[in-house]
Amino acid sequence: MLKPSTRARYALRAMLELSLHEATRPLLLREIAKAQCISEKYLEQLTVPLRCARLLRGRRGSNGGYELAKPAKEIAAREIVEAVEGRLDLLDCVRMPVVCDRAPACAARGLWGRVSQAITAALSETTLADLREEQRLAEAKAVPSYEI
Amino acid sequence: MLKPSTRARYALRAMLELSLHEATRPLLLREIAKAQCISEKYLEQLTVPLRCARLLRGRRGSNGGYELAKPAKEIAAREIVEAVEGRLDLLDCVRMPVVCDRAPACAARGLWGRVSQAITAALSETTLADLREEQRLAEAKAVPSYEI
DNA sequence: AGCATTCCCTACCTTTCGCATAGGAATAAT
DNA sequence: ATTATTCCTATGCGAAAGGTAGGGAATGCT
Repeated sequence: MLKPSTRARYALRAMLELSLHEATRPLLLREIAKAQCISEKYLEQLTVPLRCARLLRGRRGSNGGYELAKPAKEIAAREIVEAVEGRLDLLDCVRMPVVCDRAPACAARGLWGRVSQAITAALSETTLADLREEQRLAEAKAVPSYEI
Repeated sequence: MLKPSTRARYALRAMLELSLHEATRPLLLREIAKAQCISEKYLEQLTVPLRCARLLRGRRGSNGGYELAKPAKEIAAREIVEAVEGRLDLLDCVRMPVVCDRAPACAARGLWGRVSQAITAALSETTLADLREEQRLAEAKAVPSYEI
């Protein structure tokens, strides 16, 4: 329960990978998938909603590939997750009380609403640029440079 | 994605129902299920983990039923959800980095960890007593008293 | 003691959905 | 034209969620 789907996780990692190579040539789907250990064909499907959300841009043909549609700094994790997963409201009744008869007087609904907001807030606070920085720091720590 | 399971939602509502009748006779499973529109047999299964977690107590035989194992004020929503769903960590790698090779240097993991914490915090802040109060307020608002 | 009532336990079934694979059409560069 | 790439749609599979069923064990009442 409450586990984020592979869609959300893969999409986030793919976008993170792109942010690591921002401002170079477009990355091939193949390269992204390999770097992040994701099935190429599966990842391909995730590009559809990401493009629709104007977070990702693809170029076809030779010298093609994918690139971020806007600067990493301007892309919040929330946008990525919402693009591939839809609204972040945990339950329909949170946004549309109509769907449940009990909704008008359901304290549980209020609680789930607060949880939804906590999640949304956490995902809104972090941008791809933040993640990129964390990633670089972590890599430097995990694999200390052996060059003198 | 990220949708809480019926286990978590039903368990919460059942416990809420019990808290609304705290300090009266034990409630029958049948009564709880009917009041909250939950399948009786399905709800019955949820009582197992709730009893194991010492949140719920059942009495068999005539005049039997269920009651809260401790005061509503001392039961956090988090305890209920964890009882029926296990740990709240969104991903195994958050708690046990070992399960993923990429974990030591994975910025995405850090983000999911923060989201996990946000959820846990939101669920820890609210007790059954809080929910009970919200419930009563909501009911009073939704169904204004027609008696003079 | 006997009986009704209720919780307790375990197995099973059904459906849904996450996850992934496959194959081809469109587009761009050389 | 050929090659390399993204784009699009359909389909399959397996696991897990969600729900059902039936009988056993304890308790209280008469």
